[in-house]
Amino acid sequence: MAFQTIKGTHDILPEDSTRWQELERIIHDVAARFGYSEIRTPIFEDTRLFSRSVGEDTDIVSKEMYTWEDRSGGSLTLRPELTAPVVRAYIQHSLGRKSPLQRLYYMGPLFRRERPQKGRQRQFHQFGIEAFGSEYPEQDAEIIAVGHTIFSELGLKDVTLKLNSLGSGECRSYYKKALQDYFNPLKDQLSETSQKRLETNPLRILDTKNPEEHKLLAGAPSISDFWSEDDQKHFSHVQDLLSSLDIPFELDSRMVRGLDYYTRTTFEFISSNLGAQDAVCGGGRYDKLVETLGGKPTPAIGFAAGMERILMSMDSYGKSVKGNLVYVINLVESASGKALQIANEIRELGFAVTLDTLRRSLKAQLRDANKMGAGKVVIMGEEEINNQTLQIKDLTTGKQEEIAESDLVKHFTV
RNA sequence: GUGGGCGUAGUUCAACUGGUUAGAGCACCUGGUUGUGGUCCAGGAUGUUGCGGGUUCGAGUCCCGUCGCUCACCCCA
Repeated sequence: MAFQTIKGTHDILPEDSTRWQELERIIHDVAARFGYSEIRTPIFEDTRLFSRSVGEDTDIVSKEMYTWEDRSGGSLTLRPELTAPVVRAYIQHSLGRKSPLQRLYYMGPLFRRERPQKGRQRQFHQFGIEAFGSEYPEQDAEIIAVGHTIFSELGLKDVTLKLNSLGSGECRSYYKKALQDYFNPLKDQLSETSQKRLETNPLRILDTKNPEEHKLLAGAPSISDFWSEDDQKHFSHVQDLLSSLDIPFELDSRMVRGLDYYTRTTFEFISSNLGAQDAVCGGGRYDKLVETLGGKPTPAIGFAAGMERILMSMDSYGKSVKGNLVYVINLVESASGKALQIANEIRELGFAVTLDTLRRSLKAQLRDANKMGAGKVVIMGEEEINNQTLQIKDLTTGKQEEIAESDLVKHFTV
């Protein structure tokens, strides 16, 4: 049996890599225009970084991490998400001291050992942004605006923004208790996993897809009843700012993010053509996380977006523009050095230039040039070499002209 | 971790209830043009039918196992 990619991992082949490059370009571009700087962190980290931040009881930590024991004894883990590593870097390098407000973005591969399906892989890619230092609604709105801008510049249609607030510290624990009080009498109607969550993390019962449980949810208490006055103010201010930015959103009081560290504002961008895994981007505020990981109390907010899912939801994207490719055809073996020189001269003018290295016939090379989408072909055969001339053929018009070899640069400069 | 669907050329798919040498489109290569592409015409190459076993005179087709892919559940990007 020949080798193949590990389950849940994929090669990105040349036919797709241009789409990836285009996506990456737009992300870099928009992030930079909003004043965000890129941060790159290692692919693996101390396992405890994730168990402490993401939460021991989350699926990610309890069953999806690629974890191994290092030779020196510590436990290491391939990163399953990127907020925690970025927070770690923020603390480790005291970025908060360099500026009270840090705006960072990142992209790269993540690893989760899940059963693959549409929109879910074991190695996948996310980009995301994080802003450290501001507790104010303006920052929430800015973060969401960056996501909104990227998606609209990508031409993504059918995405909707869902918005919720989980409230801050105390109110969340009151709400948990209220949920437990509500569901405990109904316990025998809950699924096995929901019963477990009732103990560990009752908020998670809210986003069940089980239709039986949906009925029960109708009567459940709403998080909004437990917001503090400040939470309430914060959230409505965020909504006002989004409206003034003309960013449409839907409120969804049942949207609970799966990671433990979120507080106050949470949001998702949902795409309608992704199958069951429809979240293209998810994020929220995490005002306590920096502290949890050993830093000074620092409010922060960010999001992460799945790059595969973005590419999937924009099927007809990525036009390969190769109009200025030049194909140099040489028919005389002894002149191949000269052909290479000519190719380089044209490259120096900024064109992409390619040559045949299979010593194929003129016809085969022209066919090849056409297939590659070359705009122009330079032909040098015996006659041209003797006369110090070149044939230049324009493949779009089909016209061909003979020029003096010394006019090569001039021809391509015009 | 649980459940459904599917594995035949590079690719998309054929092959009636098991029947002789497993086919076609696209893609690829060559030629029609002693040195001219994209269109057209002619020709050519390509398979351990995922793998292993079983039933049978005979298996791509039926049975068992196994591996892989895929979709869904759980959860998430």
